[in-house]
Amino acid sequence: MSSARAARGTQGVGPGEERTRPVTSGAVDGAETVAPRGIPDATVARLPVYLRALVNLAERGTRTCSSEDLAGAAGVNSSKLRKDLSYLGSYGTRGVGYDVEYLRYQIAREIGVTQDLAVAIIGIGNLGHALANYAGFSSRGFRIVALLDNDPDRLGEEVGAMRIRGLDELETVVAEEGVSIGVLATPAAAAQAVSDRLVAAGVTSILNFAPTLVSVPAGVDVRKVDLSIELQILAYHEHRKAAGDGSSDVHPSTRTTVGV
Amino acid sequence: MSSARAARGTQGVGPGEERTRPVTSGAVDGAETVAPRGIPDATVARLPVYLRALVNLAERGTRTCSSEDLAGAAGVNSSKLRKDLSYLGSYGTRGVGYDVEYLRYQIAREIGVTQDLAVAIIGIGNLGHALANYAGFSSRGFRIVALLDNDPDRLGEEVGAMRIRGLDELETVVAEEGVSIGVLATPAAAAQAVSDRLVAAGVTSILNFAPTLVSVPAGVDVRKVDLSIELQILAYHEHRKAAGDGSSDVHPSTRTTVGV
DNA sequence: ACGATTTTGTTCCCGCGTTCACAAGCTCCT
DNA sequence: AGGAGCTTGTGAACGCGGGAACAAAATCGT
Repeated sequence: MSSARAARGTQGVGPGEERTRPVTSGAVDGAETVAPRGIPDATVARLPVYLRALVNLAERGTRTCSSEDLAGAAGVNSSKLRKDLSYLGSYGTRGVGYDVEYLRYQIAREIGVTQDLAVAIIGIGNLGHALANYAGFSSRGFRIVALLDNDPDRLGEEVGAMRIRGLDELETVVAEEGVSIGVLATPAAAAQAVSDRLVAAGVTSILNFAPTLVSVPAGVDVRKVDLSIELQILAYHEHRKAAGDGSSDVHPSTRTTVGV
Repeated sequence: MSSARAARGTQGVGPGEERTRPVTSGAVDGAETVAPRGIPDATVARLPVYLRALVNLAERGTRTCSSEDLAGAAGVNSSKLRKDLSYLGSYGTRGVGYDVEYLRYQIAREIGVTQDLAVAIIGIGNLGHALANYAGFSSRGFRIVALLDNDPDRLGEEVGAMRIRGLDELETVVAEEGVSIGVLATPAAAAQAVSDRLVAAGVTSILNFAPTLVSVPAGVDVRKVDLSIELQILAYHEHRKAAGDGSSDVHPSTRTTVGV
């Protein structure tokens, strides 16, 4: 939640990130007219999943769905889904279900993807290339406004429809384009320095693909995506499954050489 | 956070850990009585983080570290770190700390990355290319044994030191190389079908980069990495930071056919 | 040898998140 | 109109994970 938390979620399970969530944002809490907006982190991490499921349903022509339907499409418990949605408001109709388009819009508005956010990708290696070309970004409430890299050989290279610019333009780009999310796809050694520059330039959200811990001041959100850590988590369970019996999986090439 | 995991085998859920797990020394574990090695999922998700921090410390020449040191390097609370490590056994020395090399080996052994696991990547688009070239895999207990793709144009293409093979070789490769982890980097539409084939071929762990939910039978683990979902989670917090947002947008033309 | 110091391993408590179960509310049929 | 049948929204129980505090153990100094 996150995960790792994600998945801390996060990941939940996922990559757990430390978050400081003010339960009551306002200093005064005196029966505000608006419902308390303190949405739990675990719920926030699932809202995008619901949103995608709703988009899929809409594309298939579904107009209305029950919590059971949507929960199935999102891979969660229907009770959890209903409670999650209840944090946003009462957007369903008892006895009927949810209007797909209406709920889709409400979730998108709550997440804040109704207007596109500017994203800069720093580090245009293999992963940076993949991220720059990933269509899911532009179609889901984000627009990539800059690709930055430190390698002079990559300067000016065209990726997708964008030209790679030098890392020295970082501050300029952030200011001019109003970048609010920085995506770190640099080597581990460079991540902290780039992160510091992003934060200093005013970026308050960072998605970190570099296999290292980046420290940021309070008020800045960092989410970490780490491929080898995900693999190692799978390896643990794989390891445990194989420990029980030696029959199901015969790996001629891999021998267990564990000894203490 | 990553999405749910299907019910795994009989995970010893006993809250009252009957005994601190004795070090699994050379003595054969009887396998008679349950083997209560139920390490919490949250701890399992952090073990790779500790492992990486230890490797970094070792590379810097550190021989010994306290829980405070390691916790700082891993970005967690020292109390949490100690509790996590206590699930593995008593590998520290009171008044002294942990031997970096020894603890590194113990964690690696617990995760199961002392022997390399065979990994197959399916879907060699932009992301698949990046994953195939990612050095972190081979250096951390995994070896990529196959790159598979359905596009005839990509067949035979060299990526890194490997040749892209056809998707029809999936079953063969899984059997011959003993693939235990499949990495899904296909388009969303193909993910479920490929997943089914992987599972049928005997793969019991899947790392899913496709932006869709894949269903697997019990006993198979799936971890999901979703770039746009991570971005949307950041977007939510970004959205909230810009407090006092007017959110002036009124309901779009999407009619609400039901109710209200 | 023995106490002071340091650091681990563990226990206890608290808060969050998940899930069950049910009341509230909407629609449809008779 | 009124009851039957659904489905949402929510109150409450509960289990898990996190963090502080403490007891156990190992080294160091005298």
